[in-house]
Amino acid sequence: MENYHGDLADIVVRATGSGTVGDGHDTAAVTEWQFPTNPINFSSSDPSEDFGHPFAHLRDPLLLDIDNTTTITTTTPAPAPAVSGFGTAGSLGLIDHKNIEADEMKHNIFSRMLQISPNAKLTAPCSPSSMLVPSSNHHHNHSLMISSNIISKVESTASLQISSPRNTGIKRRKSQANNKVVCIPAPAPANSRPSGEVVPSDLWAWRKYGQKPIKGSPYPRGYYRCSSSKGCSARKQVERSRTDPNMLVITYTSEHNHPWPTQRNALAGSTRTHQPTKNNTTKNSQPQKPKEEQKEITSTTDQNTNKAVKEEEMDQEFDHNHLDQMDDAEFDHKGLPQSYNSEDSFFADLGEIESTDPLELLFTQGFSGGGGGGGGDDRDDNKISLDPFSFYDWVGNTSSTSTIATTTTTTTTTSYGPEAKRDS
DNA sequence: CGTGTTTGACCCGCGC
DNA sequence: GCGCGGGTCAAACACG
Repeated sequence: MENYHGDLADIVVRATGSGTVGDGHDTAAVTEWQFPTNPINFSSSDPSEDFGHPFAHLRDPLLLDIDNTTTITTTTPAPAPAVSGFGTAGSLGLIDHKNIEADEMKHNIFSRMLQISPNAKLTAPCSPSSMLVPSSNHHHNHSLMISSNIISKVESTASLQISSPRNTGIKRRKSQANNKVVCIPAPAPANSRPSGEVVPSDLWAWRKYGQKPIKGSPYPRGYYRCSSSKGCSARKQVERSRTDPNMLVITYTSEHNHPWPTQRNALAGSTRTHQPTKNNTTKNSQPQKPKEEQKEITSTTDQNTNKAVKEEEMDQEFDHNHLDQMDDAEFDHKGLPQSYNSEDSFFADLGEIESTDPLELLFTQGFSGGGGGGGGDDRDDNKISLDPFSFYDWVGNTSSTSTIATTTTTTTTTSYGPEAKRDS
């Protein structure tokens, strides 16, 4: 009698545009998403203003940032959304975001993501209609609206509640007060560890410091902390969705107190990127997860991948259309916004780090479609575009992410970035 | 050597 | 106060 009400919401909104609603199997399908075709103008009227606060824009890149108090219901007004760098309506519809025009938000990858307030009680079935988040008055002009015809799938049709202290299902501990919960399709096997654990990447370097089996869930929860900088309190928890093993639920806690890593730690993300061959030969190899679990996970991800392939094609087409609309003048031959080519290019650093890293693919492919927005050498634009979040890198499966459900309580700013991927 | 993962033990919040 | 369970610590070990 597991009470899942307290579970992290597993909201899967597929923005394939096809409008087809998948059956149970479709949960495995993951649609490809790419970088925002339109880097959001982070608004600050004066870019220099935020210069001293590199993270001012790094919050929730991945999320449609809805204010803490926001409740995802058909009737509850959404308070002023925290300014999230990536809140965009894109194909999902409109987004409630400061200084961001609806047009600008189009095509943004984040359009496929949905952030749900942690405090939100999503008691109603997660139907498209229920996904509406009426805009609040305030200065926000747009409401967060998710087009029903775009939502191809909404999981957890049962009552969905996002961790509320009131929920008896799962205790909400202190630290979880300021969480951002993101649901993402499990990365392809390529990005998985031998143990079957999938490791979505973002630009941040994360170090695993713990893993615990979660009661009621067949999947363990991994605890990661930012290793990009000592003293950084940023943490994240990664676990598979109980309701949909193909989905990963990532909970971000705390904020990064340092700039984007221009360079990952020496080994971070690279050292164990490759499958260690010693796994079976080592005298004292570390205990591995039960075979059964490995199998289970593997099979699900494979399935996931297959599905993804089809959708990837669809998305590519979709993206091409977007590209066609882009102003080529704003991009260089690599498809990157010119502003990205600045000497300090973060991307350049990445390139040095991992030339074959899927991240690069994302940078080159995903970004090629976007970025038009900023144009110039606006520092802010740069920052924004760099937003890690976008970089959930679905190795070999750039086709993964189609949707993300997130929740936020307090606006914790966790920036999402590619995590160092590694295999153990 | 520096960085990572693994994992058992411990700490602590919360409900009863 | 007690027990459960989630979150963190830190030693041991792996890897390049």
